[in-house]
Amino acid sequence: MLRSQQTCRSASVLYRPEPFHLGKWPTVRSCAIKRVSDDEPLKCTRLWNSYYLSSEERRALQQAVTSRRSVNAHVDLVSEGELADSLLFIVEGWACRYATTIGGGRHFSALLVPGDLCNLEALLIDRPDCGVRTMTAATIVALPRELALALATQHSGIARAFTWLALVENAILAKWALSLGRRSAKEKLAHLFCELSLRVGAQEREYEVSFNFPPTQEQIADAVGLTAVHVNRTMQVLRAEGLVAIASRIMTLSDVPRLRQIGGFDPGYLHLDRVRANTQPPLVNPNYPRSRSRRGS
Amino acid sequence: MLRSQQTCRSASVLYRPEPFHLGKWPTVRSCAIKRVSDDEPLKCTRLWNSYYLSSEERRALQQAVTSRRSVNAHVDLVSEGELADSLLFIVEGWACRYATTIGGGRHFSALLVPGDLCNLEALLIDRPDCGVRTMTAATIVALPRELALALATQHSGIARAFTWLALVENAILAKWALSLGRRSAKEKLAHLFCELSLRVGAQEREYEVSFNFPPTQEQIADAVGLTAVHVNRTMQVLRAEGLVAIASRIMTLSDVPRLRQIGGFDPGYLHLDRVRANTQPPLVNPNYPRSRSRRGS
DNA sequence: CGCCAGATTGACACGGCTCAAGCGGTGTGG
DNA sequence: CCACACCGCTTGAGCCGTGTCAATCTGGCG
Repeated sequence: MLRSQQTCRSASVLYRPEPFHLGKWPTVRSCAIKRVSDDEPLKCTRLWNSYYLSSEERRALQQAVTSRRSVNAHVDLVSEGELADSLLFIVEGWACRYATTIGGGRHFSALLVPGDLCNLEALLIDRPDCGVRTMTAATIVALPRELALALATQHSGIARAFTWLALVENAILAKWALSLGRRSAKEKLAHLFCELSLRVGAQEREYEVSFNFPPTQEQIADAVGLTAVHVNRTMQVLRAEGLVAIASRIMTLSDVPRLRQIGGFDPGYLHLDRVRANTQPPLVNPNYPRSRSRRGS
Repeated sequence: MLRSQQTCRSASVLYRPEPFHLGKWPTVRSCAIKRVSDDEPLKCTRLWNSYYLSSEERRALQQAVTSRRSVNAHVDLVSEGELADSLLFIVEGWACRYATTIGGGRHFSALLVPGDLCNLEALLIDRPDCGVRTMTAATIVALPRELALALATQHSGIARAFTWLALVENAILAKWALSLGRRSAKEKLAHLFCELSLRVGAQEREYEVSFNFPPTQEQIADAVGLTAVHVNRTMQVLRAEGLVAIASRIMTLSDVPRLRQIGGFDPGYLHLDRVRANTQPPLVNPNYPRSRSRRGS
C-alpha cells in the first residue's frame, strides 16, 4: 500500500505500514504444514473442472498430486527468486501473487481463490518472478513440476488445459491492467468485486450475491493500486449507496447490475463456459480465519 | 488517453481526443493486405527461436504458416468480440493489444514488437477479449487456429512453447500491473523503455542503446496509464537528465544502468535465456513509417 | 481485561489530469 | 511549388482525485 515514490522515513512508529520485506506482513515462524485426510483433492479445482481434460487425464492428474496440506495465513507458498519445484493448487482459503517495488511498494498481480492454480509459471520457469502468499489459513495440494511436465507431454489434453489456464490468467490480468490504468477508485472496486463474486462461484439471486471475502482493505488496495485509506473512503461511498456490505468476512453485493455498470464489468473474459460449474463453498467457512499474526517471538 | 471518470463533454472541438470507438484512431477503409515473397517467415519469431522446439517441430510450424502479408498502420488485426481463427505473428512493425473502458478510456495490455505473437489466446478462446491493432505498417504471418491446435496435439514441444509464450506474456503483464499500480510517471517510463530495449533485441554498448521506437507519446500514455500531456512532461525530465532521446523514431537510452535503477527494472522476467538471441533489425527500417492516416473517406 | 489488527476520520499536500493554445513538419491538392 | 490540413509535440494555468500523516475507534482473542 506504500507507493514507491514515497520515501520510507518513519522507521519509528510501531504499527505503521512498512516496506513489505521488512515485515509489514508478519514474518513467518512456522509453516505449520500438517497432513489432512482426503480422497480427491483436485476435485474443486479449475484445472480439474476444465473441459479440456478426459476422465483418464483427470485420473492421471489425481494420482500425481500430493495429499492436502493445511497452511497458516500469511505464509509464503512461493518466494520471489527462489526455486519452485511444484505447482500449487489452493483448495481452500485465499492467497495472492505479489511483487514489490524497490521503494517498498507492494502490488498484487493476482488474487487466488479456492480452486485456483497458484503458480503455473513454475511449470516452465524455475525462478518465479513473483511470490505467492496465503491471505487466510488455507489447504493446498502440490503437483511436482517434473510430474506435471511428464503429464503434459503424454496427454495433450493436460497440456491444453495448462495453456488454457495461462490464457485465462492473462485475460484477467489484462482487465486488471485496464482498471489500474484507466479507472477511478470506485470503478476499480466495483469491477474487482464483480469479478471475484463470479470467480468464487457465488450464486446470484435477485441481483444479490454473498460470498466469503477475507481480504482486508489494505489487501484490496494492493490489488487495485490504491491506498488503504482511499479504499476505505471509497468503500464507504459504495456502502452508502447500498451497493456493497461486508460483515464478518462475508461480502454482499446488493445490486450486481448496477455494480457491473459502474465497473464496466463484462464477465466474458473469465471464460467460465469452459469449466464445469463449481459449487460455492459454505458461506461461513470455519477454516477461513484471517488468522491474526501473533506478535514477534 | 482519456480517463474513464471524465465525461466526454466536448463533442464540439475538432482535434480533441475522442472516445476510441468513435474514431479517435482513424477508421480503416482498406486493409491493403498484399503478399510478399518469403522463404522462412517465422524465422525471427520468438516462438521459432524458443528452446522448446525441435528442428522437426520448427519445420512443421513453417509449413503450417501462411506467407507474409503486409498491413497498413492503424489496422485492426483482431477485433474485440469478433471471431478470431488464426494466430498472428508480427514479423515487422509494431502493434498493440488494447481494450477500452465504457467512458472511452483506452489502455494497452501489450506492446507487440517484431517477433511477437499477437493473439495466443485465439488458440483456445474464440472471442478475443481485446483487440490488436498495428501501430506502424507491418508484415505479419498467420497460423490457422486448427492447424496450431493439431500441431500442439502432435508435438509436445510446440504445446510447451505455446504455454511458455503465455507464461512470459503473463510475467510481462504482471510487471506492467506493478508499474500501473505502484510507480510514478518517471519510474513507469524508465521501466517501459528498459523492457522494450531488451525485447526488440537492441545491442547495448557502453551503457547506451538505440532502437526503433515508433509509438507516439499518446500511445506510450495508453501503455503506462498516463495522459499524453503528462508523458510529454515526464519525457522532458528524462531528456533533461540526459537519459533518453528520441529523434525520428529512434530512441536512444544513454544511461541504461541509471534508467534501470529509476524504473526498478530487473530483466529476469523476460526470460530471454529461453530464446536464441535475436539480431536487432536495422536501425532505420524503411518499412516503419508511422503512416499517417489520410483524412475522411 | 488488555492487546492488536483492521477500520475510520480529518487536515493537508501533490502528482497527474483538464482545458486550451500554439508550433513544426510533412503529405497532398490545386 | 505553394498553401493547407493534420498529426504529433509543447506549454501554461488551474483543479481534483488520491496520497500522506496522524489519531482514534472497535471487535475479537488470549
